[in-house]
Amino acid sequence: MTTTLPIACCPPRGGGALDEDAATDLAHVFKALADPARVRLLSMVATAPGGEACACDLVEPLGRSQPTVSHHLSLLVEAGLLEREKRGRWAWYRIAPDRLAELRASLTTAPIRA
Amino acid sequence: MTTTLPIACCPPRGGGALDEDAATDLAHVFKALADPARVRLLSMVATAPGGEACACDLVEPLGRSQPTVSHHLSLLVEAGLLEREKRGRWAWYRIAPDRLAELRASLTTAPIRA
DNA sequence: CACACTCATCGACCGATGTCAATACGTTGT
DNA sequence: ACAACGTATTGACATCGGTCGATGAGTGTG
Repeated sequence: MTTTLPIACCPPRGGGALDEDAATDLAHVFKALADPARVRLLSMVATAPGGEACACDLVEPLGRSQPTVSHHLSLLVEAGLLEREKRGRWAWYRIAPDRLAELRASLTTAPIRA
Repeated sequence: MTTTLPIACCPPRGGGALDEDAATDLAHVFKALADPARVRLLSMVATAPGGEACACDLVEPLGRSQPTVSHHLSLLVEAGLLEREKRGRWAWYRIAPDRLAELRASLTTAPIRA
């Protein structure tokens, strides 16, 4: 997804805002962040020492069952916000850096360009 | 909401990520963006001439019924992303500037502070 | 006042989603 | 090979959320 879309900006010609497809892509990523459990998981991984966290260390602090945590982590990976790496029997997660930057860019209101 | 939270950053002491309350607040705003119709509405308002748009001009291009559009606009207002102003029988919407900046800040990976 | 018009709310329907217990899968160690 | 452990998947259930038609509330016009 490279929808560097104009939330507010120089109307990209035709006065056009986003079309349905671009909006659907963006909404899909936002939906991945639309649950407290997932926001906390993302934050926990991001603030973990070394920038990575084992799934086993996320279950207890999140306060949900192991399957539920696994489910949310899968959604974050599928949305491109987290990367999963299996080492032995453990699963390690780290932030997918580019994705957050893309999201941030999509929220840019003033591109400043005079 | 002033949760300038650390998605990825210097662990804010105690290795602490967001607590459930802060995560719930953030997720609430993200949820407002988790639907294609609302993303498009936000985009349409932002790119409208003068920075504001009448509700009557949003129904047809969005391709949903008038009650549905009204519903989505209400959610965006309630999330603090849009501002509503009634003029006569028309309702005008404009972007609430600060909110997008807050959201963008919450996605900041590197706070730079050395 | 009566009517037309714009928008918000209500009620209902139905698919999507968060959650857990149970189970299956893959890896490690004995 | 077998048992133990960490993780993912499945199935079931309750709730949430997007949608529309019908209706109600507020505003301007004749």
